[in-house]
Amino acid sequence: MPDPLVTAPQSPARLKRHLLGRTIRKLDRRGKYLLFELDSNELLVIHLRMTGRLTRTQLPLTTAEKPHLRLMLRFADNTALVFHDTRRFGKSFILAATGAGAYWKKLGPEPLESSFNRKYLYQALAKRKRPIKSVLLDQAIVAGIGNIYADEALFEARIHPLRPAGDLDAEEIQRLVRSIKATLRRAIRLQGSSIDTYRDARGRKGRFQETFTVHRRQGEACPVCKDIVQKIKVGGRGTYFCPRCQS
DNA sequence: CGTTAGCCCTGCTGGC
DNA sequence: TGCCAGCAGGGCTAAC
Repeated sequence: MPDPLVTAPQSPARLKRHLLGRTIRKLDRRGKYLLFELDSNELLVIHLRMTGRLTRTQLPLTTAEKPHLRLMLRFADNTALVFHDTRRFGKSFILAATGAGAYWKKLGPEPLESSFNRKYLYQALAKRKRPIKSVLLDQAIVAGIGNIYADEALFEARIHPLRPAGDLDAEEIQRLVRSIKATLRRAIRLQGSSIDTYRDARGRKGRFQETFTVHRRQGEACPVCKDIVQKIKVGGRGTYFCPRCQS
């Protein structure tokens, strides 16, 4: 049975009941949510949060695969999709096809799609007083940017994380759109960031963390101007920036 | 409506 | 060297 915390607020039994005997018809993604489209027209939704890992494995599980196991989907060919999560922050739930549209409505556009452009971001930021860093992490503005990528994109765009979002001018917004897309594309090419436990579906580490410019580099020299990278808190999140490059 | 603070979790880090 | 408070963070809710 799944870990009740992972299925909450739904029960583990409910998740099992909706998955038993089903076929996964299609895989998709929306923001940070992974979508498994079932032949019942329902969606199994999984969010990995910080320490979640989703891997395909042969059964039976080895001893090494048992710790922190939160959810396991066993397939007819004796393989399984296993969800490991040390901090139990990850979530999984069943979404009815009829309710799916309403659920995803609260998410902003995909950052790598053309609908996320300077025109969109300009109107989305207008009159907002929150720090730009907090706005980039707001999934209703743009879906899928996490703490690492916000820091790296703001550095590349040379924008201070505390700048009130509505104060950015058109040129800065254009730089920001470009740096967000470039940062995410680069991170995807390097298969993500493995600071902690992240591994891809084949169990491999990402390499983007090896190329961080400012994130988690407080006290080190900025790769552009050699000034010292600073760490502050913005919206409760650790935030790293170069005080000289990012004004 | 816009915004912020607090909470959930647990393994690791940093400071003493 | 050993201990333990505090950090890490995405998204939700409550409160202002």
